[in-house]
Amino acid sequence: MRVSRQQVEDNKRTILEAAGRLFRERGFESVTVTDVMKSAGLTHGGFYGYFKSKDDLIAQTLAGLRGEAEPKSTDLAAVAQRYLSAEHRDDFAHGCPLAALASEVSRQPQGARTEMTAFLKRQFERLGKIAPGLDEKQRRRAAIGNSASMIGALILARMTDDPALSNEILEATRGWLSAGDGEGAKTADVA
Amino acid sequence: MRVSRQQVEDNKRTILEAAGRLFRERGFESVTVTDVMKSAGLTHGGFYGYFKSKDDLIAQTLAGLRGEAEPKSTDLAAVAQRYLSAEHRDDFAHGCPLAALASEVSRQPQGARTEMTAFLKRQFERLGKIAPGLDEKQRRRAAIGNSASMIGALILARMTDDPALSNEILEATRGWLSAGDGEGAKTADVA
DNA sequence: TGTACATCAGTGAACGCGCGTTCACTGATGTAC
DNA sequence: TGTACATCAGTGAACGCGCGTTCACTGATGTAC
Repeated sequence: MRVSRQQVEDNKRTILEAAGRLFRERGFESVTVTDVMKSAGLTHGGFYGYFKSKDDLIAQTLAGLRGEAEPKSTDLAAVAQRYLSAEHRDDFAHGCPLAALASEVSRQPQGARTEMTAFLKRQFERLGKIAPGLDEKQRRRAAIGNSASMIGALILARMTDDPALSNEILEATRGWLSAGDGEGAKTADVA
Repeated sequence: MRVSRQQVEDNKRTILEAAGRLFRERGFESVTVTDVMKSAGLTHGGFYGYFKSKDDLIAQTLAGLRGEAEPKSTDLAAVAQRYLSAEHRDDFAHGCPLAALASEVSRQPQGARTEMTAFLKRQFERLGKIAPGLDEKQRRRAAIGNSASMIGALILARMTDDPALSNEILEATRGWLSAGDGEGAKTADVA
C-alpha cells in the first residue's frame, strides 16, 4: 500500500504532532511506539520507515517544538498570568514542554538533551527581551529567574493531588512574581 | 534461610533507602524491583514479603522522606545558596525529591501523589517560618515563590547538556532571588 | 538451659505480558517508453 | 496520453528481551516443653 510523497510528508508531521502531545501527557517511557503510530492513524510496523529508533523519535519531536507557535507577549506579567493559569496546568498535551518533560530529559541521551537545551535558550532570549532591567545582564537574569519560577510552580501545581494547594501555588507564585519591594516578599536579603 | 526479626526490620529500612536513592537518580519507571533488592543486598524474590507491589514501594519510599534530615536554616539566602549549588545539582541520589521526582509523581497513582504533597506542604511550612514578610500570608507567599524558583532552576540546570548554561541558571536564580528592588530584576509590574 | 518442631524470610526458576524492533508481503504510486 | 513494470509505504505476525509478579523450596530463627 504505497502512498504518495505528499502523504508521506503529511504522515511524518502527523506522527511528530501525536508524539508531541502524548509525550507531554504521559512522559517518554510510558508512551509506546504503537501508541504514537495509532494516534497518527497508522500501524506500528511503518514506524521504522520514518525514524531510526524511539530515541530518534524523541529527539525529532523535541526539535519540532521549535516550530510551535509561541503566544506573542510584550508584557512579562501577562506571560506569567497565562503560564500560571488553571487551563495551562490542566492541559499537559499542548502546554510547556519544559514543565512536562524537563525532568525526564535529564535522563535521556544526548540528542534529547541538546534539543531541549536549544528550546530553553530560545525561551530565555524571548523573555529577556520583555523582562525589566537596566541592562542586558539584568534582563537576562530576570528572564532566567522568572522562567525557573513559572516552570517550578507549574510542575508543583500539577504534582499535588490537593486541588486547593494546587490553586494556591499558581496564585501565590503569580502574586509573588509581580510583588513590588515594599511588600518584602522575596528573600532574606531583602529583610 | 529465615532471618531474625531485627534483620527483617533492618532490611526494610535498607530497601527503602536504596529505593530512595535509585528513584531519585533514575526515576520510578527505569528502576526495577530487582535493582532495588540487589542494591539492598537481597534477591528480587523476597520483595513481596515487604511490599504489596512496586506502586506500594513507591508510596512507602515517598512516605519515608519524612524522616530524612533537613539541614536547619534560619536564613532563606543560605537555603537558596545550598539548594542552588553545583553539588546539589550533581547529586540526584541524596538531593531534593521534589526536583528529582515531582514531574513523574504527576503521573503516579494516588498514594505517591498524596505522600509527595505532604512533603511539599512541610517544605512550605518550613520555609514560611524563615521567609521575610510583614504577616503570615506574605511569608507563605514568599515560601511558595522561593520554592518554585529553586525547584524549577534545579530541574532546568540538571536538564541542559550545556555546562555553562547550567551554571548560569543556578547563579542567575540565586542572584535574582536575593536582588533588592533597586535593581528592577523581578517582573513587568515593577517596571 | 536444652531439645524438637513449627514458622517463615530469603532464594531463584518460572510465569505471562508488553515492549522495541524486524521482516516477508501487499498493492498503490511513480517512472520509462 | 496509455500501458507495463519497478519501487516502496504501510501492514501485521513474529522475534527476543526484561519487566512485575508468583511459587515451591530451603534452612535459620523462634517457640513449646
